[in-house]
Amino acid sequence: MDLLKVYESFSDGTRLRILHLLTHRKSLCVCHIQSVLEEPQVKISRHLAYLRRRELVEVTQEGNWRYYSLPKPCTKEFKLNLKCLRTLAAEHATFQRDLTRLDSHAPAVETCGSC
Amino acid sequence: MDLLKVYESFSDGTRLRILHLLTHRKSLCVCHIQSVLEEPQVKISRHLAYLRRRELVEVTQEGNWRYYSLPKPCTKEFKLNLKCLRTLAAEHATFQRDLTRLDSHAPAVETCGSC
DNA sequence: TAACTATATACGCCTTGACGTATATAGTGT
DNA sequence: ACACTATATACGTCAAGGCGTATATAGTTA
Repeated sequence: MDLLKVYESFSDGTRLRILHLLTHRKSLCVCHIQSVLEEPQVKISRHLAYLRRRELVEVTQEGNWRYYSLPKPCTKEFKLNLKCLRTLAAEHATFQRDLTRLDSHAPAVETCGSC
Repeated sequence: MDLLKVYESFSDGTRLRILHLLTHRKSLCVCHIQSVLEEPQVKISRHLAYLRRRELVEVTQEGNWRYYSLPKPCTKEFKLNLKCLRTLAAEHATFQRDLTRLDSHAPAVETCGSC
């Protein structure tokens, strides 16, 4: 079931923070995610690989950088749960601190529209 | 984080079906859950124990039967995700088949109000 | 080509949890 | 006391996934 895949992917704090960030930007490069989350590179990279395998993120490469974004279109299951996540994240300090750092590290040029 | 606990609990098909059922009845006894899901007793019982440990279900005993229900009050995280689950379940055959069997095995005397 | 940056993967270790089978516990009825 | 029903727990096995450390890959710049 697709729904299970979503919940499994949501079952880790780091992935949850990454996905939450991705709902706030059209795309983000790994080093931005890294500096926002303040977690070791390997940890971020591994979780991104996990999400890639499950097709919950997409990558585009530009020179040395890889930009991750939510897929378009997202499945209904994924989209609704992301929305739910954003709602709940609004009340959790960790997510809000992430957003603050996101603003300073990766100023909002474009916000994510579709997901 | 409380939110993680919810997603982890949602990361199993059997638990998802149980929780979904519980949003449709005030309480359900184990044997009803068992006959609706058509899964072995031990499997149901173990998943209920899992949910109990995480305090996502409550039990009351009446003679030989144990009635499970969603806790009151549910946390905001849990409640919103349950709502989300119900929405998505409406489009998944498995959940709908469960509801059909639920109606025949445990006719709706009272529906779950709070969660 | 060499050094540097950004990112990914491999390896080994450890924990969690799912499952089947068997057994325990406790309430009920005879 | 005994049999029966409902439910829970214990044991052994297995797979998934998290983490740190080390290393690989690939693009960039000098």
